[in-house]
Amino acid sequence: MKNESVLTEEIQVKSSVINDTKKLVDSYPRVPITVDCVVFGFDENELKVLLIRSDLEIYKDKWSLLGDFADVAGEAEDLDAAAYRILKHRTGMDDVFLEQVKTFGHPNRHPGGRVITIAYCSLLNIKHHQLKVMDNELHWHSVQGLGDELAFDHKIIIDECYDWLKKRILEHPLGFNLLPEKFSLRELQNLYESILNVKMDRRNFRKKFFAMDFLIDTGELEGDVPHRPGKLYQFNFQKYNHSKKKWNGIDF
Amino acid sequence: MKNESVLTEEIQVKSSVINDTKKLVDSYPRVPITVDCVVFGFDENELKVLLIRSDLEIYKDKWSLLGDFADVAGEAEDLDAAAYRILKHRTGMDDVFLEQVKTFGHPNRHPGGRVITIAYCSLLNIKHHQLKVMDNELHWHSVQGLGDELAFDHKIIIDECYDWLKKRILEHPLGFNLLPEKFSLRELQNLYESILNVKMDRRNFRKKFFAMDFLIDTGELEGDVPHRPGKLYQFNFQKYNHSKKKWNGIDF
DNA sequence: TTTTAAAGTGTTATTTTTACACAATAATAT
DNA sequence: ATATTATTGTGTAAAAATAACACTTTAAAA
Repeated sequence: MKNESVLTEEIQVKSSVINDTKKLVDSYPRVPITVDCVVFGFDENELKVLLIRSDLEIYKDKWSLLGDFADVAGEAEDLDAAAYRILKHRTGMDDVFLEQVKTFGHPNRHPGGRVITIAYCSLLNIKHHQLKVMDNELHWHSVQGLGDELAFDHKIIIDECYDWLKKRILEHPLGFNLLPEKFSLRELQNLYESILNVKMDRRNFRKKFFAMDFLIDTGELEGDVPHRPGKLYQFNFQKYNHSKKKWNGIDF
Repeated sequence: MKNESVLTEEIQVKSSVINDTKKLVDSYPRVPITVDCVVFGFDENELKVLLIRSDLEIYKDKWSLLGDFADVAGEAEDLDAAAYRILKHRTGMDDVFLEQVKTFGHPNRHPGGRVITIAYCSLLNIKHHQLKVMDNELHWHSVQGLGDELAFDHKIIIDECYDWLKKRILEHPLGFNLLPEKFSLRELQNLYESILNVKMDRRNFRKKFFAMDFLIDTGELEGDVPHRPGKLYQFNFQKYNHSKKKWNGIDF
């Protein structure tokens, strides 16, 4: 067993080591970090992205992603947490998933000086998520044909996130987040066609999704259509989450 | 045409706007950014990762990734550039690709205070890249069974990069970076089997790679084997780079 | 009752994937 | 020279996944 003086010495050594480590880190250059949320939504058969009127005077006629600085000063906030906080603050939403996509750090990407931003991506059903009433500065923009009305390097960020989304939706059932709880197969197909920007065969599409065995027939029919209504289905998240094979890896 | 006073006014407005923007950015909390390079290599039929003895006293018996702070103070250095600089500095190598994988920012990931790190990944042929002679602190570790001899959160980072690599190598011909210029199909198959950690059928494997049409038969045979030698092939990067279909999306 | 527009449904051909076994060859040992 | 050894090189058939394709059914609206 060690005696007390040895213990004390060890502790002193350790704390001086930590001090050295802190000093080293203190010597590193520092930079502000922001998080930008690329929130995709689907409405009227079109993929949209949620933008906010830039709050910088310099970009006054431009739109920007939902972003803000990450609270890296306190020891409290994880990057993921920062993303959720910022999304909640900007839109009031707190029940969506967010995934980190990529970090952008071009030296001149921000007119106010060097700022590094981490892009997070989300996908949700526009109708299901009421935006904060106050914020009429928020707007859903069509993803197709998004041009130079964007501030910063946000066009580049959105493009990369859109590419990420197209890959992601083929290997994970994200698409169901975009639909009403109960949806027709036509709606589901429209969704995939819009996001992937392809046309698919109706019969083969149905075959594939039914083969996955994660769709529940609700027995209900869609209303408000001037023709034969389609059956409404639900996605069985329960079953999906506990299933081994997860997802067939759709590949159109 | 505008007269001079209007022009002057405009410029003044603009510069005050920029000043405001700078002030805003100045008010953001700042954090040091590091870049960590996860360099995978292949040798003796095993996937390895290049590690360096930690230069922090607190981690003196641990190994860590090749990392350093990014020069975010100057306006000069892009994140990608930082990754290349750091890799070059630590190993002397400057002819490998690096791709950004993910940013890690857990508040307590660094004992010296809050540091956010961006992980970059690379893949190379160990024999082709001599490490700096000075640096006997560098060591190729087997990726399998990497344990708690790692500093910081580097085990987590390596795990995520390894997952990334497994996906990446199926959709991109990275594997050829790991082989000698001329290689036998057995070597190629060993490579894929080691990285993906699966066994594959020899005939089907050959079929798949020949179908891709990017392998050139050099006419040579491998030497130094105590049995029938295999033919040596080269990967046709030229043809690959100009080809439309790129890669069959191998899927074992 | 008719019209309309989309829903629902099955089969066949094609392609891709998997499974599987034996002859040919160069090097080495005898 | 010959036999031995270890690995290369090769083809085919079954199974699974994908792609192509057209007519009948249905509810709502006219």
